Amino acid sequence: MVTIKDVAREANVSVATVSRVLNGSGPVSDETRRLIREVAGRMRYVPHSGARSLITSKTETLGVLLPDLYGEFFSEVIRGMDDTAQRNGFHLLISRAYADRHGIETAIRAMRGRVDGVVVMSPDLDAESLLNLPSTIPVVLLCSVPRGNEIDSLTIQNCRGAKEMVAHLTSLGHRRIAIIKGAPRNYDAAERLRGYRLALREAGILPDHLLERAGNFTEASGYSAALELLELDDRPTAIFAANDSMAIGALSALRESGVGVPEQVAVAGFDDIPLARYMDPPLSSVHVPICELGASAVDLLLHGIAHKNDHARRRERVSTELVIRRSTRAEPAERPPPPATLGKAMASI
Amino acid sequence: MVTIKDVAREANVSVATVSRVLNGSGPVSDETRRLIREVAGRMRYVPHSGARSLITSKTETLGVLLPDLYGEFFSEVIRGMDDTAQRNGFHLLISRAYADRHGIETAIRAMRGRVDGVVVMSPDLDAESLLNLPSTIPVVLLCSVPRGNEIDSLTIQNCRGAKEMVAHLTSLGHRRIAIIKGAPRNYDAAERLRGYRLALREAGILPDHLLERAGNFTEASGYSAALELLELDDRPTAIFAANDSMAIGALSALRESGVGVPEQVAVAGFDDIPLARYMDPPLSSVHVPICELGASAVDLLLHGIAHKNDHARRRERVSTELVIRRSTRAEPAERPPPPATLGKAMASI
DNA sequence: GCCCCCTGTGTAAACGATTACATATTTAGG
DNA sequence: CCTAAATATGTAATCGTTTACACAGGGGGC
Repeated sequence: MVTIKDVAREANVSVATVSRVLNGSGPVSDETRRLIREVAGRMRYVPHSGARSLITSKTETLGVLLPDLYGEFFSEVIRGMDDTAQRNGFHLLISRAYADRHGIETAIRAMRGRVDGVVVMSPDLDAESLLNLPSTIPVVLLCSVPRGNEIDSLTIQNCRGAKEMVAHLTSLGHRRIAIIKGAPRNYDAAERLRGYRLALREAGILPDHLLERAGNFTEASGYSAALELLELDDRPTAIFAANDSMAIGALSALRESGVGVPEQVAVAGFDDIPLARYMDPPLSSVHVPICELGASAVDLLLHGIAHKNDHARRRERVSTELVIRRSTRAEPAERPPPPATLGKAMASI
Repeated sequence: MVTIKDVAREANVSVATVSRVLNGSGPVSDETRRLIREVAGRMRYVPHSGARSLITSKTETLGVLLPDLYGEFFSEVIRGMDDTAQRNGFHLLISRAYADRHGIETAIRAMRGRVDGVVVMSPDLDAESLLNLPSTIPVVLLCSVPRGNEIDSLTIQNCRGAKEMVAHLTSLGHRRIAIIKGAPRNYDAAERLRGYRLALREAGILPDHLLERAGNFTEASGYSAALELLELDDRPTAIFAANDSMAIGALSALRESGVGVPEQVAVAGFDDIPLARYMDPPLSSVHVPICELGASAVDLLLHGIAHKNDHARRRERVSTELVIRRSTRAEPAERPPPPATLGKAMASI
């Protein structure tokens, strides 16, 4: 492996000069600069990041701690993070960890010294103890129960979004509105449930716990929850699923049971994943700008790093947007948009 | 930040002894070992990975270079990688890069010194020049055009899988079978197209270039390709989409055009993403073990690292499996499986 | 009783970069 | 023409580890 010394020797200068050229620090004559650039390029010299981080105590790497999650949400949020990180010259060290206290703690320890800051997604409500994280480095909580004063956090407007969607359903005349809840101890799930209840109350509808069914964010759980709802004596006329995957599972169950959507039962989801509009019928949902969520989290983290973790903590929420399609309203078909330009490579498999 | 010296001082021993205890190297008395463990724990000491990698020239980190990809494939493959990496004490440094030569090259340079090896996904056919990667570290090509002799590579049995699916369609009596192709210069796409043509030839069906439509792996492109196919004078009776997303888009288009699936037109996809079975009708597809794909890639890479890149190169393919559902065959409904255990947290949002 | 080896520990030299400080050369101002 | 400042470069300390080598003490084997 070629080191800075090799370059210095080859260029007949000292290591200091090489370092100065490569970092743009200190004054160097144009000619020397040109020479060193040429030599370094020719020898394919790349600085050893370990050595560099040893002396500068910077790694230019951000840690990302994810729960054991599935689906499109994951890839989208990482895309957003990577974009912003790269634009600022940072790398992403990604790791999955069990959502509980212990898992997060060991994961953070393992990252210590490798990263300048960490984005933690820990949707588990139990992880209260995130508070005393063993970290002197900046941390941003993403989609986790916020701790406004101690840790930067970024969440989705879950409650508001859910409330708006349920309000949309009541405005259509629905009175018996069921919810398929998200994973049991999940923060987003809890907030969406709260929004649902709030909307019912505002519409003067008494809550009915038979209409609140368990789910875990998977298609399968949405499918079986919908089947259960259909067996009730007093069926709901609308089903709000806490995410799109479950809504899709529910659509499938209704279809197989010969129940018309939206005529007999309206269905709505949350997240507005790309697929939603291709469902039959196209699925009404609460749009979440997932990619920007990741981008903002990294922005927040970079801000903390720039201020050496000695900054006013922020607590941001990204706002959602109601997207009404046929699954909640019998209207003329909304045609999917024309395909994206073929030229712009979309290399998904 | 507490260093090994701090620990040594606090425990009244030399840094060497601390290092020995923490790495399990060299002989240390039981009592000293216990003491040092206790002190290090109490002081929350974590070794500086930069300093360590400086002297050991190991980083215990794997680089992952991804194209600009969307959807579930991405998250699944990373899950597989992270599992295997963590099990072997490695971290994952993830970065997206433009698929072209230049993009990959700069990305690899940026990673050099930070990682012990790299998994490169570069599905772009143009990236022939991957050959002379500027790397002395082990590289594994994932889902890229394989270079059996020079670089380890791991691919999907695209051709075989596509061929089997099309053979399934011909066995049902279909003669006019269309394909919605994948992204233009994509390796997987090209292989799936090859399998399609092979199957047609074996069934004695003459190719019809009107039945080969452009696509780019997105729902939108599948949607519009299907619409075009419906406008043909001599319509196909079956559509094979090079991935599930496009198949879903096609289903949507057929539905809106009032075309019955599978009675009037059969539809099949590729990948067998979880959603496939929840479509209407449930989508026949070619199952790809995505998670294992990532796991195997990391295994391959770790093997290369263990042998200091001085090992016989391998070229593996993960095999696919035909999954036939209602979209290609009018039979009694296949009911989705019961939901996964709720206990097992699935924290997707 | 002597030598050798094993065990347990410490000392100090790497590893590859950055950077404060020193030095040499040039430029500018009076 | 002299001095001060500005420019260009080199020297060497430093970051936090690992590890080769040295050393001290103790226990057998002969």
